[in-house]
Amino acid sequence: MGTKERRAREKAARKEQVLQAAREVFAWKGFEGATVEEIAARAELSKGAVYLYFRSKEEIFLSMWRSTVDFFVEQAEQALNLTGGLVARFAALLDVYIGLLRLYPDFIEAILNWKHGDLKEKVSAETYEAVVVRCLHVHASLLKVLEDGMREGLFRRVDAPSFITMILGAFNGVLLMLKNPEHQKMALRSQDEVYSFMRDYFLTTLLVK
Amino acid sequence: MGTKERRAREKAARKEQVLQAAREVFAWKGFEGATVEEIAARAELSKGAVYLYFRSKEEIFLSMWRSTVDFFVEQAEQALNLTGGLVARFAALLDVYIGLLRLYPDFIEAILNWKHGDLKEKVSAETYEAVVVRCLHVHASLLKVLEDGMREGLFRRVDAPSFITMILGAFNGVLLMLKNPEHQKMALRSQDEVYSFMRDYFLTTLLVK
Amino acid sequence: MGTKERRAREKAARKEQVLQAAREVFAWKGFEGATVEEIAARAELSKGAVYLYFRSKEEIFLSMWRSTVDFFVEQAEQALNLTGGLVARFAALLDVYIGLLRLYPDFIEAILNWKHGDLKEKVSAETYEAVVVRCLHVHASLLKVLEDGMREGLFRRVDAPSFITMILGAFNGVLLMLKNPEHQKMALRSQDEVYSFMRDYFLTTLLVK
Amino acid sequence: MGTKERRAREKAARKEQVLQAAREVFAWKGFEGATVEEIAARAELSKGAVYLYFRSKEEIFLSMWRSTVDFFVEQAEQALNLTGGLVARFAALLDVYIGLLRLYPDFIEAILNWKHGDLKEKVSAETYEAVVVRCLHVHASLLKVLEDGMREGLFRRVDAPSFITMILGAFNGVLLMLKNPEHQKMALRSQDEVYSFMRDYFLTTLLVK
DNA sequence: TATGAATGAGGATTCATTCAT
DNA sequence: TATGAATGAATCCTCATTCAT
Repeated sequence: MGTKERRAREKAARKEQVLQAAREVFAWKGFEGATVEEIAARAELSKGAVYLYFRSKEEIFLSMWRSTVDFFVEQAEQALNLTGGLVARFAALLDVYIGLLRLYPDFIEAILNWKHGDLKEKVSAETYEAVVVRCLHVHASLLKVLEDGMREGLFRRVDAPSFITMILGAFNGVLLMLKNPEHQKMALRSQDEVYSFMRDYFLTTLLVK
Repeated sequence: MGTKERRAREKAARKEQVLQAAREVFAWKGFEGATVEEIAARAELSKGAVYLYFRSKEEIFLSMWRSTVDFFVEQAEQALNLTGGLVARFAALLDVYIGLLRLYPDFIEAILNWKHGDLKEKVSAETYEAVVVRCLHVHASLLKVLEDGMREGLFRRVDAPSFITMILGAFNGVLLMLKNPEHQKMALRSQDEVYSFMRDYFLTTLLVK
Repeated sequence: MGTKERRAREKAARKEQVLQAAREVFAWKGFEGATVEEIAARAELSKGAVYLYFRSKEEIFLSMWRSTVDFFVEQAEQALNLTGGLVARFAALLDVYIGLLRLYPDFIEAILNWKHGDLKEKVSAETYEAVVVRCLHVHASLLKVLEDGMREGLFRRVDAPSFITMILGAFNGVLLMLKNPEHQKMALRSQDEVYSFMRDYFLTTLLVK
Repeated sequence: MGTKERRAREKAARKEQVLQAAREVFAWKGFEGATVEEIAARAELSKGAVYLYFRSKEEIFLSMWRSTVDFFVEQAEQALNLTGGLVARFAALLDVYIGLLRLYPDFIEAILNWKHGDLKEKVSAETYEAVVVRCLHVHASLLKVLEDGMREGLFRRVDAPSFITMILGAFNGVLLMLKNPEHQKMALRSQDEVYSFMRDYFLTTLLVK
């Protein structure tokens, strides 16, 4: 029935509304610093209403993480479907990740900083699994391109899993360093400059001369 | 006067005592999770006494950070005084940092995760400045070796500040990724394996063939 | 009009439906622990619908109490109509009450445990009065049998109102004691054993030798 | 040292202060209805201070229970040490219990009504055990007198554990019935009248003619 | 210098009840 | 009549910091 559909649509819209508000608040304050009260206010809802859509603060956070990874995965798929060689595709993947870091730097910082106890009781298994599956997917995609490239003799032979961990860690770590106000005062290069540098460095050094 | 000296010595000892305890507690629980109560208990002091030596929880934390960087700087100096070429010295610096990550992984994680508001009121300017100065020093040391190496034609020409940020960020980022329980489930390599890989990778790719 | 009747019938049916669900939920969780949400779900109705039939959670509870007493009164009437002497009838009344305690132990526990503020605003006068009237009725029935028995010289002469209060209190009190988990660990006899014992004890001691 | 002793004394006094306040609040509102805030206010302390002395609301409650049973046990000992026959001693025990019901009717009502989940995390094992042990002690005392009396041929032979459960249940149950405002309107006898009646009834019927 | 008792603001979560549709 | 989304008051507990002794 039309009513049911509308309800479902509205429900989804409200969830999105909360998620939108949450992304901002989490980005500003981090997970610990954010309060459900503030998220609700920002979503123009009551505190109670938020709990109609999400089981807990943790579930809100994880849902956002999920949608963020979804966003990345989607763009990554496009990058992988590019015509062009493996090198171009690998570069495209890096660019997608860099784009993500540029788009949601604060929220990704919040993710990296998130510390939590047992989520079993706080978070629906579905949301949790969704995040884990998507992250695995990202790793797998990167791994595949890398190994293909090595097999074809385009890339220098390295331990692929280590290499991927290094790359992701490097981008994340730089994000964190440069976002930290204390670090900022020491930094001699802007985030963008460092990201560009890293992109070039990893690509150049990976290619067989 | 002798008394004064003794007093000063005792005060320093007490501070050290608190710092020692704090390092453990912060490492286990992170900044938010740690309580002054627990730090005091572990230092075998009363809560009130802790506040005789430190203005706030934040100041304790920052003091620890300071002493950690001190520790690094000290070892770095030794590495830099090594006879041997610039390459060996650069490698030694990396090893010192890796050693630090292995020695205090949890505490460094806590540092990386630290999110704070305005420290002006919470922290004495002296402590704050000390940390910043020391961190700058570390950067400067790395920068110098790197630039010397490039000038001598040993290292490939890269943007040194970016390179340093990348390296430090990479090690930090990998630490964080691999410590995160969610990430751990995806990780295919151990922390040590990845650190070794990174050491080799950065050294190899930096050297002029 | 037929429609009106049907409406009335349906309304009664719905109320019964809610009451049925409520009895289970209150029995499991007690008054405080039960939620209107759960009652509604169990009655396959929406929360809002429940409030069409009952003014408040308290009114649901009181209605259940009323229907429980109704149930008892009905059975008590049958017991009283038994041919057989006053002794048999008194015994039958006890058995009816014991039967009730066995049938709805948890719900009766919930009734006994119910603590509430002012009901005036929460409960319709009608429901409230109904419960009081019915409870009075039960008392009156017991009282009559007892007094008749004493007049006929079958029962020992005792203060009938006190005796009745004692008996009802005793059964209720034992129910409560034996349902309490802490008490259970101390109890040496099962509920049924104690009920049987009490039935015998009261009957035996009441009878003139 | 004097200071230490004073501290200990003051600590005990404060605990007692909280307990005193708590007894009143719990008596008025029951366990669920009482708030820690109100208890604290009544004890002229801050909310936080209450938690210096008690781990949780549950622990406050259980501590009160404990002290109540202590009070009873103490008086029961005196009753048992009375010269006079077993009958007098049994009567004295009943009187002690009746005295308790008269002294703390509301609080004992709160105990009887207390419903709780798992206490393991909320309550110190010591407090918990203390209550259980004391309650067992009360049961054992009653049991012993009763069995002694039966052995000596003073009391009618009955199943002692059932009898005790019945008696305690009866007094508790009557307390509950007569305290309930709804029940009160139906009651034809006062609490005291019923207690007296029960005392006589149980004693009379227990004695061998 | 040291103690530890006291404070009180702060926050996640629940749930009876209302109301627009 | 029926729905279920929305509300918001209510409550337990934590912990950094202060202060009388």
